[in-house]
Amino acid sequence: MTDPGPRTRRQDPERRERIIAACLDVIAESGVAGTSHRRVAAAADVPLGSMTYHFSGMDELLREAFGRFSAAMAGYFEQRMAEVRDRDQAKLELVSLIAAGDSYSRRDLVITHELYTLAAREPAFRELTNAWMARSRTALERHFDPATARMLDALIEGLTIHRALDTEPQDRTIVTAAIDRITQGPTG
Amino acid sequence: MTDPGPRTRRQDPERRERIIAACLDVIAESGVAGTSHRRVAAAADVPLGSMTYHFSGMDELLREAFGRFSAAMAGYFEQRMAEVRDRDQAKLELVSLIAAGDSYSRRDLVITHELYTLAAREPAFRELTNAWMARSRTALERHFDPATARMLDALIEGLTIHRALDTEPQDRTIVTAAIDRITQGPTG
DNA sequence: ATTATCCGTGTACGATCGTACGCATGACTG
DNA sequence: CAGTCATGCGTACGATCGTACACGGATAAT
Repeated sequence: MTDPGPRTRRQDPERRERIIAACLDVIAESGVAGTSHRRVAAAADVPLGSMTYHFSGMDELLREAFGRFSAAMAGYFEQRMAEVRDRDQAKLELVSLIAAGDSYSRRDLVITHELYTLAAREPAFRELTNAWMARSRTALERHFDPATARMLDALIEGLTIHRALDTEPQDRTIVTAAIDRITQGPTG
Repeated sequence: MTDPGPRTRRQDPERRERIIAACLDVIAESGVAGTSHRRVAAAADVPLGSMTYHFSGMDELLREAFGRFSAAMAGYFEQRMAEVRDRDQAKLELVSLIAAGDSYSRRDLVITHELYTLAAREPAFRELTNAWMARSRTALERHFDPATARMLDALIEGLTIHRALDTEPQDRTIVTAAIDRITQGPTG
């Protein structure tokens, strides 16, 4: 306790991160229903004992994993919104984000729904979704008034769901038109 | 095989229905992740053996339960939409449906999300959500043009999610304004 | 070099899971 | 009324689950 401070003593400081990442992989593939310590441990290539060592239990693991995920998603959205200059560009960016083929992968969609489902039932997870939504809304408010931002947020959510559930590819025209109508408000 | 035809021989013809209803209760309370034969059997007050007797396995039980649920939800929505006469009334009805305090209970929200989550990952369940969405869209098309119906459908979905996740009660004004903007299209 | 420390892991335990299957039992046939 | 049969249930089994916990071995201290 004299020199390097409270640094971790042993190797592998990123073990915890690998477990979290693997947990998200397992969630994406098998759902929260099919996520177990053993499966995550296998996916992360760590021994089973590491699970209880790094996380107090399943709840903490899930909360940590979904926390990481929602923060990453919010950060990505913020960045995309920060890189545009005016409303028209923002609208185009939104269309790109929602429409198929862009960065939003099915994996992300699945994880997002898993989180929403958890949040719908357990208030503890609602903190995560609320924080995520708040950041998205703030990002939107760089270019739209608060009321419009709220509406856009809801619309994006709904269109994203449809993209996740529709077997046919999303119709870019509809997305564009819907965003146009929403942003046609008084100060949108 | 002479008289009443292939009627069930023993008592309790509605046992299957009770199991399905109980299954939805369990899903609402513990999620698909926490749904097991034993729990459903206990909730339906039937012996464990009835599970494998009436359903080939967990998959069939879930598919049956979610099928019942989505059909009921679609039917309810259709009815509400069929009872209105013009577009303005339809818009008011949509606001009532989305905004808090109306018939959409948290239970229904939770089950809906569980279904969406399953559908996002497994295409087999997407048939259910697709059928549901198709019926909703058709119901909306009684009063709105197809493109607007699609947009409204997405918007409703998104607003419903926000209602499920927001801790604060839904703002009726925003809902009304959003629907107004969407329906301000050329033939909306 | 020796000792003390504690990180990280292997393993084991009790609970719960889905599912199969033999059998009691009530319903039809004659 | 007796015989036949399928329905519906009790029970048991193997797998898998979350979690606890004792211990080996690397590291820091002297």
